[in-house]
Amino acid sequence: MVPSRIRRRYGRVPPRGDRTEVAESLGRRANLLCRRGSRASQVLQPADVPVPLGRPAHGAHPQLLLHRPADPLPHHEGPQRAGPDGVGLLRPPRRERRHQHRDPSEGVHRAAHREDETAVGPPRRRLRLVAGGGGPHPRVLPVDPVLFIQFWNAGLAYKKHAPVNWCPSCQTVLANEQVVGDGVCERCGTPVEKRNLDQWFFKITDYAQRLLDDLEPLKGEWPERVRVMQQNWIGRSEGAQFRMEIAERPGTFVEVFTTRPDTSFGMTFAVLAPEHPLVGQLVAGTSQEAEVAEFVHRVTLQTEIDRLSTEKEKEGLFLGFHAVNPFTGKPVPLFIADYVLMTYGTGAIMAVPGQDQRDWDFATRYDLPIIRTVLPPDDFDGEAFTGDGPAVNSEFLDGMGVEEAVATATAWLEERGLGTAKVQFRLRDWLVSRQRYWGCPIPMVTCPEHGMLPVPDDQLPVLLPDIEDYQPKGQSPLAADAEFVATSCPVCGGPARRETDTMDTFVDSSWYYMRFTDPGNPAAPFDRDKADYWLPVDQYIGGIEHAVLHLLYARFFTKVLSDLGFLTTQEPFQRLFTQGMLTRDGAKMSKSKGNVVAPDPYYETYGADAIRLYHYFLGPPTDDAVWSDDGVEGTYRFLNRVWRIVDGEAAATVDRDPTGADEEILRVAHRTLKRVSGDIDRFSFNTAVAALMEYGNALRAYLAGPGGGRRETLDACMEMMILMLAPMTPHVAHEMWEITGHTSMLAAEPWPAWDEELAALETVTMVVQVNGKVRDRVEVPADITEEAAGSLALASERVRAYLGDGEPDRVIVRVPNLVNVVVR
RNA sequence: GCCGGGAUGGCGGAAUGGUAGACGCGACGGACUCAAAAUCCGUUGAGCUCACGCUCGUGGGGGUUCGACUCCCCCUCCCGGUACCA
Repeated sequence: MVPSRIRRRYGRVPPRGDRTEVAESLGRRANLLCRRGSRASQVLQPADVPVPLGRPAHGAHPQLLLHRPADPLPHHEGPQRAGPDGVGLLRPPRRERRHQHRDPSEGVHRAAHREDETAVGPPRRRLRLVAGGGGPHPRVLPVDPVLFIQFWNAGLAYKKHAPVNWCPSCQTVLANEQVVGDGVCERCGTPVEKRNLDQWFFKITDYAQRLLDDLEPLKGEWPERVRVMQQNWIGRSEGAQFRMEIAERPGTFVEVFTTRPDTSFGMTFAVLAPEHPLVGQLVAGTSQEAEVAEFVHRVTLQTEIDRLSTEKEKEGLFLGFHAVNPFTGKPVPLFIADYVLMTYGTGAIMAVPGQDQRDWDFATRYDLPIIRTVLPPDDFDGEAFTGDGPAVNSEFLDGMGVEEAVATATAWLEERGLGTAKVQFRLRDWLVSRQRYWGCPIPMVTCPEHGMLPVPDDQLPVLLPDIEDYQPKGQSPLAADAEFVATSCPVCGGPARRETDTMDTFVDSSWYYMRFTDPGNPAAPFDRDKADYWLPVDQYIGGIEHAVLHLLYARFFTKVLSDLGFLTTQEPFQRLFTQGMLTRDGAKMSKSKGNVVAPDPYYETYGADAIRLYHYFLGPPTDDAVWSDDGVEGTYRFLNRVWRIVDGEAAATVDRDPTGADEEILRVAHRTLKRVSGDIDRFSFNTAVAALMEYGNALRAYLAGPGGGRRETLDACMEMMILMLAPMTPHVAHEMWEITGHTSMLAAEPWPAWDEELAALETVTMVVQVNGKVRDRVEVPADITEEAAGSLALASERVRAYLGDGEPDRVIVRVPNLVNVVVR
């Protein structure tokens, strides 16, 4: 059995040449990228690993899988595995020991900010080049502020007072993308609240169309579900926007957006969002004022979840005003209602109950008229009809199909200057400010005289001050540091106030891979030529949970930085492979759910390699995997069997002439290598492991066979075994490599090449079917001719029994695997 | 509701339209042992059969094909995303 010395040691400190350390919050998978192609000898392989849960290592996690996929990949293209200065697998930082208070869920870049303040040397301890060890040491410099100012100068960063998502547990605001599931915090699972706060945003909405358009070429390169998720998230819809005059207040208008201008003749009322600015304006001083205020207050108190629940009955209130339908010239009652959101479109709608179920629900509850403007089919028994059909009750639109009617109605609005065709997106601007200590400070100051200004270049980066209390408490902990807050205006030199919010970690991960193309650059985020050389990333690997988070933000950053001249590419990741999540007890593994597998006992018992191998073996990496506490037994036993061959059984081999058994086992070895190579190429790691297990079984059968093992044969076979195991179980493989007398560094060994002739099967089992049912099996040479196969099949006694005296109607031959005899 | 993806033994899962269930877990039987662990050998989809074998079987129903887990149509259920988005 693999000595516990090795198992234990390698559970924590992998040997030279392959320090893959597990450091990832459970339930998430890291991103990793590598460069392939004509320059395949160079592989860039950093991993963006959000930092750990305050523990140095987390073992029982798919993270283990993540470092590996990109490792074997380049083996099959061009030059062999990259040399020391070509491979850079970045290891996440260890927890900053000097700062015990830091939020353990925060990441690497913050540490870098601090370190630059105190240490002269680059933060090598946290970002280490691991594979190879001799190359340049990437380091991260605090250049986020530079990029932020670039965004500011380009008009893509702004501060706004707005209703935002607030996580009461994290004590900070969140981006829309970070509110997941039923309105809970992506990070901690706490239900999110709405608060009105001054916050910083990046104008990702300016890029909505491009982000959508550029998904198209990624078809086939990115998983379909990620493309679809992003499409839905961006949520483009086409329609028309037009204004309606308030009948009681000539000169006052309300803008509405609709995707169905063709149904305008069916408008029987109009609705404003309760937060709509016009509401207060209209009812001020009227008898409605108090009642409206009460209603608005009640609605805004509802949680987002309650308000958006489709189960809930719609509630509204008549404002006492009417809006004039421009199509009919007639006024319709104006309501406020909870089902209309201020945050989409214009915050106001025309309501057409005949063609919209939500409006139908509201109309029936408040007894409002319903006019159909699209004729439903005869057998239609629903309520609102949203399908296609001829327009009715719509004057000049009557008889037209929906598409034509939409175009005609829109043109009608445009001709009269009443409205315009309009594209609406669901995507909203990216909220980037956070009330956390551990983040890059937003490099802005506010001067009472000159307003908001970026921190001048020579004062960058803004470093995090040392403060006593790092805990989040509703506003940035930095705000409590008077010394930090007080600064001077870059324009007038007068007293000014420093921004105290920090940036979302997703800002960092949006461009980290760019930085890794030029990690040592002290003067700029990265060199344009270097970025252009490496990017886009050929193969990116990440978790599905980042479909609309990291992967959307990174695309946005790439386009912005491309527009600003930092690099050329428009898309960051050429090909994307998304891994599933690891689940346990039916839930995504996470600290908050308390179903995390504690790694240490597994390391102690099985060693890191057996656990790693089990992760590969669990199933297809695209699927969610279910952790099974005893499943690791299998891979553990397998490794031990291989180990025993090296560490014991090999000694029993003899020098003798090769026999048929020797040739056969070599054939198996080459066949396995071919299979494993192919499996790795297509990310089918579970079948690669299965192939290795089969190979191991064959090896043991060979050693136990007559004549025992021949030394030379076994040496060759084991060398191949170890080389194939190396990417998956580096520690044990490395040890075996040395035991078997090799002096080279295993990690630097090229991936072996198989002998096509040896890998080919000599004989195969040919199946003989009668009418598609297997009736016989015959061992035949792999190169058997169709004629020979056919007559062999017909000669089979079993087949003859089915044939009787008759002749087959048809004989289908697929050499060398199958013959199907068709009778009657 | 809409969109995407699934459904294969007790379990995780294999299978360019061509031997369904590779590989592993678990279970059962056996060897070794005073005993246990570890290890090794064997069996393990269901049913029928003394046996050679036969029948059935990849969520359900149709279809295409010499042949369907695989392709097409309909349905059921499960998972994920999203949801008063006008």
